[in-house]
Amino acid sequence: MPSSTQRPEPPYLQIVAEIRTRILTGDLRPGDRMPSIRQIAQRWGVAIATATKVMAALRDDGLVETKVGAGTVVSACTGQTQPVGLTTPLRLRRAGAPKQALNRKQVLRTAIAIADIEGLDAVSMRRLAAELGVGPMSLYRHVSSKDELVMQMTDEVFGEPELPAPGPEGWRAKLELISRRQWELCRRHLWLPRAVSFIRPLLVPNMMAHTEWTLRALDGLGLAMTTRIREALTLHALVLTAALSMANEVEAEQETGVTLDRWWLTQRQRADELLHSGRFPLLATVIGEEVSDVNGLFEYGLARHLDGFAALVEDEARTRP
Amino acid sequence: MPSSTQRPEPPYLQIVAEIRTRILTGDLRPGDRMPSIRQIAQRWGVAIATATKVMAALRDDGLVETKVGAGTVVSACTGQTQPVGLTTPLRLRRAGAPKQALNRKQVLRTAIAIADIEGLDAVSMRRLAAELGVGPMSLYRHVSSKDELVMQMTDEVFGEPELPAPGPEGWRAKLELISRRQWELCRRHLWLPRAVSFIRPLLVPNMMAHTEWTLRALDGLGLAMTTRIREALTLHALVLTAALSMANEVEAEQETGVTLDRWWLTQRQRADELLHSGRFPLLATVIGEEVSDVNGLFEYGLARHLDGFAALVEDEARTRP
DNA sequence: TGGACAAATTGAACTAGTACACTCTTGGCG
DNA sequence: CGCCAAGAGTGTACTAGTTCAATTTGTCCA
Repeated sequence: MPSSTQRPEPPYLQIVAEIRTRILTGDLRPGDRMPSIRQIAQRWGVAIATATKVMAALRDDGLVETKVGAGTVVSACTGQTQPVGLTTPLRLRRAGAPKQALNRKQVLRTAIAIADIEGLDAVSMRRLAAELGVGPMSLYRHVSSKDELVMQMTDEVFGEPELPAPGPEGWRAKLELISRRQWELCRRHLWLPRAVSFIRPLLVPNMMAHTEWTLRALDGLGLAMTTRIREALTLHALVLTAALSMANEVEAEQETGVTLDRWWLTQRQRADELLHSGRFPLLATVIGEEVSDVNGLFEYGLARHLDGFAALVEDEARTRP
Repeated sequence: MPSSTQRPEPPYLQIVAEIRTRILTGDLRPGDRMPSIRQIAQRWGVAIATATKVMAALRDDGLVETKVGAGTVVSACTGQTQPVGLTTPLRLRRAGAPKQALNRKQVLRTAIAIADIEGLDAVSMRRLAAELGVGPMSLYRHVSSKDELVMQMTDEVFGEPELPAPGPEGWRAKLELISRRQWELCRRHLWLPRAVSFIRPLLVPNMMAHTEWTLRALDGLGLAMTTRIREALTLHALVLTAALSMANEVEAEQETGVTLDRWWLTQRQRADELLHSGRFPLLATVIGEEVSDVNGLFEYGLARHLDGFAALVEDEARTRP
């Protein structure tokens, strides 16, 4: 269907007008994919260059946004009122959702949401992609592997708590503060400790920020840098392993409640048998009660360690005042 | 080759004698598979009933052990000395090895060997199976999943160090002893800390034995059981996280030396950039030197923690003497 | 006007872990 | 001798992570 060549208006403007109308009426909604340049050229029977001009005009109007290789989508803020029914949020996140430019932040947030609710194992590339309404392979544009995905999830999460600039008075209060912040984090994201045991800490900027904060908290105590680093790492370790216990606890509970795999059932039985076999008389008296108080475990480890560190600090102060 | 029928001795006793000789001379070694009843019948040209009597006689002698469906193997404790040449270890482990009932121990040892040399990731079911000369599925007769394999590997390894029955004098010496034993273990098996972060500690008997030992070491200090458990777990945590750092260190080194994946190269660069970006002035001054002294890290964490614990013990002794 | 090009995306295919069902071998029994 | 039950090993198939080679897209140049 060739455009009418009678009018003084050049053909590409006609096409622009037509598409603009479709956008403004809501026929094409924000986030929807535009027809590609080649499709326009073919559909309207014009040259590719003409179609290119159409695109350029629409882009200049701010109606659409274009990314090389990825296609062109209708901009989010075209100013027109939300047209015909159906709130957008409901339609996001599902397989049939409108094609929307995928960004890393979104990927990470979705992955974290899945991990929070269903555990880290539930975060498969395919599952994540389905949740975002894209093909599994598309994810590899944003993360180079699943390991990196986990790393970035960790980074994202470690960015959550804000660390007060000067912090409270005294090194002990400061160390307790950051430890508790991290503990909180692990509570919220049960997959975190396990993830941390995979990744290289050096590649997670926000984790480094925590370490840096801790190092600063140890400033002015007259300690060697080596000592300070060791202190920071040890503290970190205490939090994470208590958190790991917590994660195991919770996971075990959930399993008991839901799946009841015969495998896990067997394992539980074996564990019980072992406990009451007489090989572990001391262990047998406590398991199941005190152990499950992971919060207490965390506080205990922290207190002991800080006491020991306090002794070191005093020592240092005495020998080199 | 029919047996001489001249002698008054019934044929099945002759066969028994012959096989017994082969066992005693070491031609058939403990653990080796006996010929099956049918094989005996065919080879010696006798009826199956006769062969069955042979089996029964040998079984009664305690020379062999029989399991229905699984075949008959030479018993472990036949009392004879290790005979003729060729150390067994050399003949194990290869595809052409003599058909030997695959047992769990063997599977675990092979898996541990692979993990020690090439890392835990190299232990795939297929690889392990190939190493043992069996099909991948055969492994599932002995472990129900890869997770269980790792668990049992961990158990096996934790069984290595022997824990002295009374141990040295004083709680501190005892706690240091067991911590160092575990530290040694992690040094020998770099995959261990990562494996531990997966598994449920309660399902690993030999790990429980360590905990039990620690609990006993804390006997008589007047501490609540809760406290003792927490102490044991915390100590354990300190060892394992220091070991985890070590594993990461070593792994990073190996990667730099060998593969040099462009991915890891990129990651390294990014880490370096981050370090020197000015966001982490304190961290930047130390990374790469002190951090890599993981042994120092371990000793530091241990010392601090034990100091703190000592304070607690003293306190306890003062308030309730 | 048309074709070359780089970036983004995607589909087919490969390896791993694993479930299920099947075969093969074994000792035992009538 | 032949059948049986048990147990070891295997073949097929499905899901996950990942690679590689196309395919699509907007842009640029002759």
